[in-house]
Amino acid sequence: MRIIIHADLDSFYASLEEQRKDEIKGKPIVICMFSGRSQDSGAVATANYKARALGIKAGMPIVFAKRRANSDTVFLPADLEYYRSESAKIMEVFESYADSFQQVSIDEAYLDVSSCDSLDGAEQKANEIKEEIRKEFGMTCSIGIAPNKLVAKMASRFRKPDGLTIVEEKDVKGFLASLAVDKLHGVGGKTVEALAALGIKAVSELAECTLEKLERTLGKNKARLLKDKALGIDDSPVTGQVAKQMSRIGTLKDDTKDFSAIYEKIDQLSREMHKKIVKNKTYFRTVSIIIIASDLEAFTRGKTIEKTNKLEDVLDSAKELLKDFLDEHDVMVRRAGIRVSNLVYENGAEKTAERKEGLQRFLK
DNA sequence: AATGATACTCGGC
DNA sequence: TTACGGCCGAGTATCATT
Repeated sequence: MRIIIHADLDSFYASLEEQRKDEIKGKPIVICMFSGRSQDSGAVATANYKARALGIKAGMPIVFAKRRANSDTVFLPADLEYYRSESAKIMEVFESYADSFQQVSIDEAYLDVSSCDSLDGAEQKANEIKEEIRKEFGMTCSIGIAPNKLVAKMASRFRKPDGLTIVEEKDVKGFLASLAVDKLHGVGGKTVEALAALGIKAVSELAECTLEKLERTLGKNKARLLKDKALGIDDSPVTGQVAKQMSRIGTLKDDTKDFSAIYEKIDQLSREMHKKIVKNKTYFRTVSIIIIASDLEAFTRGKTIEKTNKLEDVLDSAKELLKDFLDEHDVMVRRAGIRVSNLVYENGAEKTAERKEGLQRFLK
């Protein structure tokens, strides 16, 4: 029987700032991504639980958060570089407890701990992890333990912050049934609406709905995926991840349709991204530009070229793509970005999505 | 039929 | 009432090539 841990660092960015700045300890903390175009333009990246109690949450415009704040509330700009380096240290700790390990984001990971043999053993391990993270990094994490990644993730979310939730195999169905569909990983606003139209609000209703009925509005694939989720079915392994793309995006000082103004931004972002390309010894085959219009409509335009790692190839491709895009579209541009994908690594092992899937099918 | 390229949507953090 | 970041990955549809 598999035993999977999902570990999630609690309001990670805010916890890191609280840890390194004595003067803000115990206060509501809001970590902000400022776009730079006006004083408070931007969005909230995360807020600690004291700030959440005021109704402030991730994704909210900063000006809105400021209206909800009290005089104690601290607003800080995100220091992503610092967060990434601290994350790397914590992930090493997580990994040291696992038979196999999978980092899923800057503050989350799956640990296969099947060698614990019993849930009691896994629980003990989880408590050791929590203790070490508290001691070494001064923060809490929430942990879920379950027979697979899907349920472990839901379990870690069940009690936060500083939670530990264990879902035994025999309890999976009951655990999921108690939740609303939007608590399922991968079910957001659009899917909630689609399901509501079918009269489905609870995970239990989704689990009981026939595949045929779901397929009619959601399509075959999504229907099966959703139903599996509702039933707690997930055989996906805990495996190391390879990056599949790399991107940088930024907000322009003012909305514009001027080629030079937009290209200047893309040039700057490309140079930053290229540093990471060099550092990671990454090659790429596809270059894309990302354009967000003033009404927030998103566009991407890409082209695939010979395997390369050169900044020049990024810039030349981006220039061509941007020219073509502006010829076709008469839009005011708010944000612009650059992306490389179809990544190839130095050892020659290609890691496109297709190949990886093929490999996983083979391994099954 | 399989594979790849492209443009796009959805969702998480 | 409006307000609005910077990433990442999964997945879909469609068309072209082999």
